[in-house]
Amino acid sequence: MPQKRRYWLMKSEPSSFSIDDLIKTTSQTTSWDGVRNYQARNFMREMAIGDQVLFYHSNADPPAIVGTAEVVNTTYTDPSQFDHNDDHYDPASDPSSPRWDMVDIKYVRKFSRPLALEQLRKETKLKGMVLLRKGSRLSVQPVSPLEWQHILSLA
DNA sequence: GCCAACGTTGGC
DNA sequence: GCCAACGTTGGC
Repeated sequence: MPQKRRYWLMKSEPSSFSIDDLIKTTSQTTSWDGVRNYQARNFMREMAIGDQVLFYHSNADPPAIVGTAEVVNTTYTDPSQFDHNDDHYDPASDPSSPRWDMVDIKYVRKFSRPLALEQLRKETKLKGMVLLRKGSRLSVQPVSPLEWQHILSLA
């Protein structure tokens, strides 16, 4: 029996990488590099090919879920951790035992209108969402099947 | 630009 | 192992 498909949410600041940037990318696929938080990394390590991802714009006006993507490659070493010129360079990461991983995701769809954070907060069915928890900053987070279903029904 | 919430670092 | 100091995230 194949593993059950899982659902996730990934945050990106549109000023650095938006869903439109993803659409314009070769093969509409990108490496999700730059994650430097252990909890977020560990969630990425749980991802399987075919898992579905909500694409979220943080530090945006308005902050919103703007579309979906899917996982097309499971975790492998994020090379930017060794790049001195990269914003996400991590001098403490040992090349013989790299700390940080990334996955590849591929564009699936862009919502006709973004689902703003403010709107999501009004949805009773989404009350338990990690995204909506006070002070939640996690950039890669799990989404329950029911939350996923409800969000798609809103889109 | 402010600042609350959170994660990490490092002295002890 | 504690915890103060610091840095970052991200909504507002």
